[in-house]
Amino acid sequence: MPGRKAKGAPWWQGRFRGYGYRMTVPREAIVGVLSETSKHLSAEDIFLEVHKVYPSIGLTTIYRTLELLVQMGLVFKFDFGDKRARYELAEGPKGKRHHHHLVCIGCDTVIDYTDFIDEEIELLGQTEKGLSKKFNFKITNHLIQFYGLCKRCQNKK
Amino acid sequence: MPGRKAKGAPWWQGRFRGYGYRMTVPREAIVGVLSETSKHLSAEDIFLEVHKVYPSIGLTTIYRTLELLVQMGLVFKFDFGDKRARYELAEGPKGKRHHHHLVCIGCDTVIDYTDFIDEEIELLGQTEKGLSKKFNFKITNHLIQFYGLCKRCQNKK
DNA sequence: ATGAAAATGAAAACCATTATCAATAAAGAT
DNA sequence: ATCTTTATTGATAATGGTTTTCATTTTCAT
Repeated sequence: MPGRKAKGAPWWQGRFRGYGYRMTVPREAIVGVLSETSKHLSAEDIFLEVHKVYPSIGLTTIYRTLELLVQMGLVFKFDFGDKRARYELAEGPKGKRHHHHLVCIGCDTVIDYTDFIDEEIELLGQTEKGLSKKFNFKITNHLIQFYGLCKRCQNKK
Repeated sequence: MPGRKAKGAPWWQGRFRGYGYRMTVPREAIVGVLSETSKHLSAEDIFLEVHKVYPSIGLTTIYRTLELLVQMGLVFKFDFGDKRARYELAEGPKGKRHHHHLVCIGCDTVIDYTDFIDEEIELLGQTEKGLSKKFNFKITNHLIQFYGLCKRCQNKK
C-alpha cells in the first residue's frame, strides 16, 4: 500500500543512519518540507515553512542540513539566476519523476519538464559511461538546463 | 588568412556597436584576456590579468563588462561550486570547439570535454524544438554539466 | 539513566557582487 | 581638431546570502 501515511520511521531515516548521522527533529522537519512540495525552495523558504511548526529551529541549521542532504545525494541544489540557491528533493521511493529545467532569463521563472527526458536519459547514460572511462571520473549526477525567454518576457520588449 | 594577427579592429567591436554600446579600453582589454585563455576565469582572475597592462581599471568595471558580455551572448557564465562565478568566451569566429563540463565535487576541478558533443548537440536540438513549441519558450542557450569525483578525489577517502 | 560526541542556535563574520555618484572618455556634430 | 552630449568608469560604501564561531542542547549507544 505505497500511498499510505506510514506511522513508522520515514524512509529517509535509514539514509541518515547509513551515513553515520543522527536523526534529529530539525532534519526530520526539513526533509518533511522538501518532500511535500514540488517547488524549488530557497533556504529561507524552507526556514519559514519549518518555522511554522518549530519556531525554535534557526536558519543556520537549515543551511547546515541542506548541505548535508546535498552531500548525501538526497537533495539537489540549483542556481537559477536569482541570487539564492534552490533546493529540491532528489527522487525518493515515492518520488516524482526525474525532470530537467527550463529557465526564463527574463523573470527567473523555472519550468520543470519531463517530456523529453527518456531520450535524454539514454544519451546521458552513454555519455556518462564514456566520460567515466576516458577521464577516470566517477559520475554521480548531471545538470541539464535550458535558458531562454518565456512567452510573457518575449512580449515585454 | 584566418590565423593572422589583424591590425584592424578586432571582430568583437562590431558586436558592441551593434548593440549600441561604445568600444572602450577596458572592454577591449577584458575581451582580450578572455580570448587568450581556455581556462574558466573568475571576475577577479580577469581583473588581475587586466591589471598587469591597465592598472587603473577597477574590479567594478570588470563585473559590469562581464554582465554586458553575458547579456550580449558573447560570454557564458558558470557556477562550478566554489563560490565565485566563472566566465568563458562563447565560441567566436576563431573560437575553440563548443564543449561541456565535467565537474569534480571533491576539488571543484573542471574538465572541458568535446568527445560526445555531437550526439548531445543533435538531441539537444530536438529537445529545444519540442520545448519551445510546448512551453512557448524562446530558447537561447543550454547548460550541461556532469558531476562526480575525479580520480584523485576517489582515492582520497 | 548516563556520558561522550554530534548537532543546534544566536550572533558575528565573510566576501562576492551591486549600487552610488562624481569624474572621465567615446563618438558624432561642428 | 574642437566641442558637446552622454555613456562609461573607478573609488567607495552597501548589500545580502551563506559560513563561522562557540557555548548550549540533544542524540543514542551503553
